[in-house]
Amino acid sequence: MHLKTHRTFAISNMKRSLGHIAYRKDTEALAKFAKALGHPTRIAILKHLENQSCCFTGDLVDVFPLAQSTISQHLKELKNAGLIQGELKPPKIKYCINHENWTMAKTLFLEFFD
Amino acid sequence: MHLKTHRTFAISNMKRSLGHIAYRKDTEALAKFAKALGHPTRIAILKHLENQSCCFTGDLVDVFPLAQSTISQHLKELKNAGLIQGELKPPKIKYCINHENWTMAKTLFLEFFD
DNA sequence: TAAACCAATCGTCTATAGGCGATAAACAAA
DNA sequence: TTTGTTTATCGCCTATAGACGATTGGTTTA
Repeated sequence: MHLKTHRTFAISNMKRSLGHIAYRKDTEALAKFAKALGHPTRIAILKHLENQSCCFTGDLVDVFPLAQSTISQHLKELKNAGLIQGELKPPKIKYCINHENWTMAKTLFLEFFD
Repeated sequence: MHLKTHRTFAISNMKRSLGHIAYRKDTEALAKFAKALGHPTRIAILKHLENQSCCFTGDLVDVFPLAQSTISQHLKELKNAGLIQGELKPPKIKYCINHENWTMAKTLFLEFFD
């Protein structure tokens, strides 16, 4: 995860990386999207959003046998990855697919798989 | 990651899930592939394999500024996900894309992104 | 303003991920 | 058989992931 560099007492033993490896931008982007998709609950949430087009957090809490805080966590990660976006619809929050980034992700996966 | 069920002292407090949530098979499969793709080094390894068609572990150690054991770990995860396969080519091991599962992954991502 | 509702955040826990060096294992060739 | 080459595994460490309950915060309505 993090390289040995981060243990300050071991800098002298450092043989290889200086901090993080720099990859191509699209490699990083693809990995980021993939990581967000790397949990079945998040896949299921996104599939649900595709069907409903949009939904509220509370809806998902009813659909999945998970605590509200857990659902919220997953939504946060999907939002951080840019795959969804939240619209304030007081007193609720309406989550939708972020179509711009969705398309970007789709494109990246497409060209990756040839 | 794991549900509260796994803390044996807390079974009486359990409110929701009984162990793991069961998702649709293709949801699980997609998440598994995505998780394997969720690290830039593994993306880069796969891109490299696509270009070279095949390669040895040692080649990758030269390409990436990572320890041999780290590369081996990543290869193991890609193998566990089914995205690559190793062919014994003594004294080396030749890694190639597993085209069957590659196609399966591609299909899953395609239909996921609509 | 007070109360109610909904969602996000915090704190805590355990498991997994990801890095490393060192060692083990497998096989070819000498 | 011994040696060299190559890769996998082990042990260790720190960081992150993912679950939960409890609390906080923001907005609406009474």
